[in-house]
Amino acid sequence: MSAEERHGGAGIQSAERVLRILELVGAAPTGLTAAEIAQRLGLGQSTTYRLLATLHRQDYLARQSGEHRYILGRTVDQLGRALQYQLVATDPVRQVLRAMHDAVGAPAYLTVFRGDDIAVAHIEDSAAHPRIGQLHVGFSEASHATAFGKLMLASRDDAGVARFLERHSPTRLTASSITDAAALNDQLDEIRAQQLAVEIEEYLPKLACIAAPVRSAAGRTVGAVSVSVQAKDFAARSTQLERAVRRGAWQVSARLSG
Amino acid sequence: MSAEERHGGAGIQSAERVLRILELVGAAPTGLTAAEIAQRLGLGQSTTYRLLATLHRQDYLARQSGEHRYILGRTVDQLGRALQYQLVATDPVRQVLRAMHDAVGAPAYLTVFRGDDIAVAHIEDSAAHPRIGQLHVGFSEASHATAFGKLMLASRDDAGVARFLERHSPTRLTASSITDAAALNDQLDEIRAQQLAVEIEEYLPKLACIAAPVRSAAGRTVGAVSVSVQAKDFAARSTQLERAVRRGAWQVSARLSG
DNA sequence: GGGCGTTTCGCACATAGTGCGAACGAGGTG
DNA sequence: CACCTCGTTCGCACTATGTGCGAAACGCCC
Repeated sequence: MSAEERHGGAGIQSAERVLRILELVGAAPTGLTAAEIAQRLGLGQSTTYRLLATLHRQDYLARQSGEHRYILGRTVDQLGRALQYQLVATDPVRQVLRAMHDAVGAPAYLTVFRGDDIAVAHIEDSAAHPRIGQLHVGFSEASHATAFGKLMLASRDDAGVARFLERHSPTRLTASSITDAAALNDQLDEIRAQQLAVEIEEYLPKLACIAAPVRSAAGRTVGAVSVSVQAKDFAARSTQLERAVRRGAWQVSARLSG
Repeated sequence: MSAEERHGGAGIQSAERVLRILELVGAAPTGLTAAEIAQRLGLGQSTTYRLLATLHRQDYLARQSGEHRYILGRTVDQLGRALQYQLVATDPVRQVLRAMHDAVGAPAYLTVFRGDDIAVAHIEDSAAHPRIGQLHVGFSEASHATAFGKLMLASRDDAGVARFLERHSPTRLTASSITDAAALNDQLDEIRAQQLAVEIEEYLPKLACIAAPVRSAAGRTVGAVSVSVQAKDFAARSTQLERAVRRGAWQVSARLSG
């Protein structure tokens, strides 16, 4: 059928199809009918129905008694919540972020280090102090140019950092972005000593960010708490901000450990 | 290999396996290694690696450069968020719920009707006014015994209600639960007329709940907003509560439509 | 009743998925 | 340095597994 010889060659066909169905249905706010799915995937009716039946039986998809449209089901919900939970975005933790936001009058971020990615787990902001436009809740790249990104790198040893840089070379996002590996490593050492990371106009012009590490009960750095302010205000407020993120990170860590 | 002749017989094997892997990994906060997954599924190494590769390539699973553990990846996050979004649990809507909670001093609920299920999309509560213990965010049954459940049924025509009752017969949860189809249908008519549903100790003893319908831009009833209070307080406060949920439902509907 | 869209069923074919075993690679340890 | 162990990939042979086609059973609306 469809030539499927991408990179390596591996890839379970029917599994890929099932996953693609999930994505299709997820992208359709009002659901899709079996026929629509079959058509968009270029599959036969029969095959599609069997795939859908599998998904339906496991509650990945659901539908209304009379209706013919498939929508995402409760298992997807459970998976999403499990991930949310793993990302530490629980109610008590959110309260800490809210308190931080109120205290410093700036958007507060919770990021969690996942694999080689950084997950923006939660943002606490307000109309008066809105979040950074470019930074959405979800997964994000830009490791070397953000305060929490540098914190993630600093949590690894030299070999780990090197491995990471092989896959994601530091790009120049603004005039101040660090793109040299040696300079980056120096700064990471400094960050390890301070247990605090700062970024001034390295990610976005006019903005600065300060982040402190969140630790698991075992002491591993699993994420960061940060706030971002106008770059021009940063110098004057740095002591206050440092105190705020250190305190926030400590509180989040504490609530994590129990 | 493993005999797999459950109910009907349909069910794509490799698809089911992939889905089960997702659930396994989702349930393991710190991730799983390939070997662990292989063992728990009773699969060969080779097969497991191929399945994992598929999941990994599509970003359903991720892992850290050095690490050997698989964790849920960004696609799962996206699916979860897509569902959250479909469930209307967005920030502006949450604000409405919070305002309701503050106004009436009781936990406020947002439920969305999905297929034959009711999804509890959001709960706004506080230490002073905590949520009902038995009712968690996520999907829930108990359609006939809750205010929002009755609202869901009332949004269907007689045939739709009948179809639903075939699959989920009304169980007696408390002494006041309605278990008779005729009585239920009478009440649904009343609810359709009032555009408001009330439940007093039908779901849990000592508790009462009042719910108003949320409508889509097209005018379809897609969910409900509700608050729950102590049953003994209900009569005295009913006018205030009715006003609050009607107002909340209206606001949510408005924010939905844009 | 006749048409239409959805869903299920049966069957024949060969592809796609599987399991086994072995090779490869990277650490770690004596 | 040779020897582990553990994680990952490769090759291959086999057939179970998934597939497509066609046709039949619903359920529904005009």
